[in-house]
Amino acid sequence: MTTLTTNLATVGISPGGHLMHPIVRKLAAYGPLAPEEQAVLAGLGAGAQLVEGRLDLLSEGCVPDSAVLVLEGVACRYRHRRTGTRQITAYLLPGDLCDLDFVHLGRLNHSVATLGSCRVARVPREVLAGLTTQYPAVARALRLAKLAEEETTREWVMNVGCRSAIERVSHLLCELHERLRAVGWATKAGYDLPLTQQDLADTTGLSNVHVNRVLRQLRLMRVVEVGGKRVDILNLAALQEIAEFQADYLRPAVA
Amino acid sequence: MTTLTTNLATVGISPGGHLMHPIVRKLAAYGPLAPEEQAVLAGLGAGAQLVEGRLDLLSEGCVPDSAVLVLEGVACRYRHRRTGTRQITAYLLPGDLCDLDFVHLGRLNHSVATLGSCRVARVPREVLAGLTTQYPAVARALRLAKLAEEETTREWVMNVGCRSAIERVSHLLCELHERLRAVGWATKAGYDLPLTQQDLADTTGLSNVHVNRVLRQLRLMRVVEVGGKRVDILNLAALQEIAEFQADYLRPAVA
DNA sequence: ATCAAATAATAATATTTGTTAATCACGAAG
DNA sequence: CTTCGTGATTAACAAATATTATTATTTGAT
Repeated sequence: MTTLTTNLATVGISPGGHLMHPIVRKLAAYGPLAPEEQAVLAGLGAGAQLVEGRLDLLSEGCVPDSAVLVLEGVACRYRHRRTGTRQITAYLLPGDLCDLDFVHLGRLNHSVATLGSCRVARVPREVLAGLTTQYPAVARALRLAKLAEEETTREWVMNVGCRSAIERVSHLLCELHERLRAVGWATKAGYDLPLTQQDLADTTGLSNVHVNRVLRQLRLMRVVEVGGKRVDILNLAALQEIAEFQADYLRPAVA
Repeated sequence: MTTLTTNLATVGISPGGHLMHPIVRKLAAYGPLAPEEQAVLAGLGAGAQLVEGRLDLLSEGCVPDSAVLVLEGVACRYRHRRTGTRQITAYLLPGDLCDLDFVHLGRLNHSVATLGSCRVARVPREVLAGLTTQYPAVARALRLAKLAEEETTREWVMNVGCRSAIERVSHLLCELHERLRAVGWATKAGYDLPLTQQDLADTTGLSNVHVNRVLRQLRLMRVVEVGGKRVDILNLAALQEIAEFQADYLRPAVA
């Protein structure tokens, strides 16, 4: 929690201001939101709870009746194989709502868990439904956010499917940088990232040992330093170059 | 085209019957559709055109004003890297509508192309919009189909992220079998598949040579024979076992 | 402050997969 | 019927990455 408040300070947002609500910040990028809409969105985080790291928020097989809104920290979707290996299929960052639609589903076929400690709020499906019917601009923004999420998953298929180890890791670091920056949790210099190398391995489809090798290489190249729950970007252009990073998939253009 | 009509015969569906319209067949799985709804859906395929293989239907960078409905054949979404390698991120099979939502987007950041020759129809965004507002059951089915598509993309992340070569290929073959069976284009014994080994490689993140090795191994194991634009399944249980295939991600349960 | 546990770092080795190249099979075009 | 081009097949070799093991370092708990 010390870390969390420290972060708030470093991004220069005074507690209490609307912009500190990451979901408002995120959705406003898709089009203007009326003050009332901003207030309602901010209100979703009202009953937020602090959750420690490595805890399931939703478990495979459950039938969730509410979505999860992340306000601070990093969470993820993941699944285990019978062999024990874990694959992370998405990160949930501040402002991310997981999931707009899975309330239609029966049993969940993957789990959602915190990685580092998080501040999260539960949003009952009725609340979400009421919100979207009452505020078309919000509904539209959520739809676009979901599109971005889909694009992101496709980008991940690209990443694990046809990039080398160093490219994969670099791409992931670029994506996290861009997404965190959009909600005020990263600067050009870097961002806090409470992941282990094993988490990065489970995300990129590499072994933890090889992730370590890649991170060392990136450090020696003076591109980025990852460690101590922190990502320090030394040369963003180089990092993006290695990753062939094109940020456009994160922000669907408005038609 | 000879192949296409032959196939129609082999699945035992008389031309002209409603069930021959794969989108009706697919969406009906998500809940009952009134005859009128079925007719309207079937009507979407009215102006369908035959398109030869390896042709772009939508190109990266374009701003599509209509969705693409596949009636016969296999198409895909893909993207190229600067290095020239291609990653296929989704298959579009008969009954698949690509894409319900990308009409919201500006420029497309991936391409859609036929693999084998296809019969496809264009569905203008207004038609699609009218359909969903007028027929809630159709809108709901399309939403569930989209959910299945998202689950599928996540499953692909799993596949390339944490499965071995033989597991990846097997899983892909299982998925195609299941999806094609749902629309009447596969039997327990197998299905037609107009892909090259390079296409399979671009899907699974392997080299074409290694795909060949894996297919040989599966053949020698008497599990499945892939060749001549055809997949013959010799031992479905074994194939699914190798792939750890769980079909549930393809059919979101109704809440 | 100390200890225990988790994470990170590194090396040595094994395995998987990619690359290159050569040959083979087959269908399409003339 | 022949030719040509594409895709399939195979082998030999190279590269990338995994595995195992050991030691350091950090973190968290008492």
